[in-house]
Parts: sequence; structure tokens; C-alpha cells
Amino acid sequence: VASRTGLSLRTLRHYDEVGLVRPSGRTDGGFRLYTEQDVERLLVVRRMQPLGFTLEEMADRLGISDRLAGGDVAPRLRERLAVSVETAEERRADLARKLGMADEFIAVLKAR
Amino acid sequence: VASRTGLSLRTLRHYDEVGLVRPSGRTDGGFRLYTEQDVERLLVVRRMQPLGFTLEEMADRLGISDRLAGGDVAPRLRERLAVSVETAEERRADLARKLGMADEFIAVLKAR
DNA sequence: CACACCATCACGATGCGTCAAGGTAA
DNA sequence: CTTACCTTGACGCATCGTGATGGTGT
Repeated sequence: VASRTGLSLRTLRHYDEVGLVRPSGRTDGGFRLYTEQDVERLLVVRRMQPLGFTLEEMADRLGISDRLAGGDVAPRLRERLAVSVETAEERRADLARKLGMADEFIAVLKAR
Repeated sequence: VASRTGLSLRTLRHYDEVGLVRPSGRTDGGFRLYTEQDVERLLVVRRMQPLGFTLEEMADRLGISDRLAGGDVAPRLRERLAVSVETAEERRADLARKLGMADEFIAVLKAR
């Protein structure tokens, strides 16, 4: 699972520890067992990383998705989903700004 | 100085503690005194932040600049400067990749 | 003297890396 | 039994945030 997701073993353990993505099962000996769904979640997390979400925020978002998928249609949920889209766009803007600053900085560096 | 640089007081103290940017003086009572040059350094640090340099790397780069400005023309210095340019470009590439992933992610989010 | 502002601890949070010591799968 | 791989601690690091407690500038 680690190599498939590109996450380190330690990272998987950490996500388990904080409850972001827990393995659906364990062997009798204690080995973590991940289902395909679990792997999916891990990949989602990986895609959210670059946006600078904290693990907690991602846990929140995944929780929302879960409940939506579970048929829960509470308007509060939709609302929170909308908020997370907004947040994502702000983060994207941050990234774009950083990229701009990076370019400037590199230009200055090279000018010497 | 904090408000001029957009850095928190705690951050200024931290930079002082780790030796990244130290105030050029202190009042008798112990207040940190920054010169315009110090402020300049702080602004440089701020511009490097988005590139994801660690404080240590920045201290290194600032040290190089200092010595170059001081008239030191050791080839080792030029070399290290070149390396830092390369690093900067790698970081820029990282940022660009992240931006791409962010866009994908947002697209997926919106598709729901 | 008052009042705003700064100083130094020192613990907390985030996201893992890493080493140690030992158990598990096949 | 062997060999590769996994487990749980537990400490470390980077970058500050956040009080607490008390001194400084004017």
C-alpha cells in the first residue's frame, strides 16, 4: 500500500494514529489491512496535500464525503462542502502567488 | 519592524534565536534594534519563504551574499551560489506541479 | 505615574523521520 | 527455520503560536 500510494510506512501509521485513514482491518498478528477503498482515501489525501490542507481539515472533508455517500443530505453538509471548495480555491490562489514570487526571486538571483 | 515586514514578533525572535537575522543592537533594557539593513534581510527571507527553503538554507544563502558583498570572490562561493539557484528552480518546479494538482483537485471537487 | 510595548521562559501543535527491540507471514 | 516485512514505542526536528510573568520607553 505504501508503494502504491507513494506514502511512507511511517506516514500510513501516522494517518492511522490520528484517524485520518485507518486500515479497515488487522491480521491476527496485528498487520494493518487496507481495502481498495482505503487506498482510494489515501490517494485523495495525497491529492489534497499540495493544497496545504492540514490532516485535520482533510479528515473533516473525508468525513463529509463519507456522509454524503452514505445518503445523508443534511443541508449543513452541503454547506460545509461548499466551504471546502472555497478554501481549496483560496489555497490555489496562494500557490499561484507563491509561484509568482518564486519567479521574481529566481530572476533576481540570476541577475547577479 | 514586525509590521513593516509582515512577520510576527515571535517570528523575529525565532530568527534571532536561530541566528538567521539578528538585530544589530539592543537597547540597555534589552529591546531588539534593527537597522534598515536588517529589515532588508528580513524581506529577503520573506521572499524566499514561498520557495520552501528551510531557515538553515536561507541562513546559508544570506551568508554567501554577505561574503560576496564583502568582496570575497572565492570560487567555492560562486559554486554554492550556483547550487542555490538550481535548488530554487527545483522548488519552483515543485510549486508548479502542486499548482497543477490543485487545479485537478478543484475540478474534481466542482464536478460534484 | 500611566500605558503601550517588549523581554524571556517554556509548553503545544503539525507531520512525519528515524532508531530500537521485537513479533509475524509464508 | 529463514527471510522479508511489520509492529509499537519514543525521541527528534522545523517553525513558530500562545500564554505567563515581568521589565522598558516615553
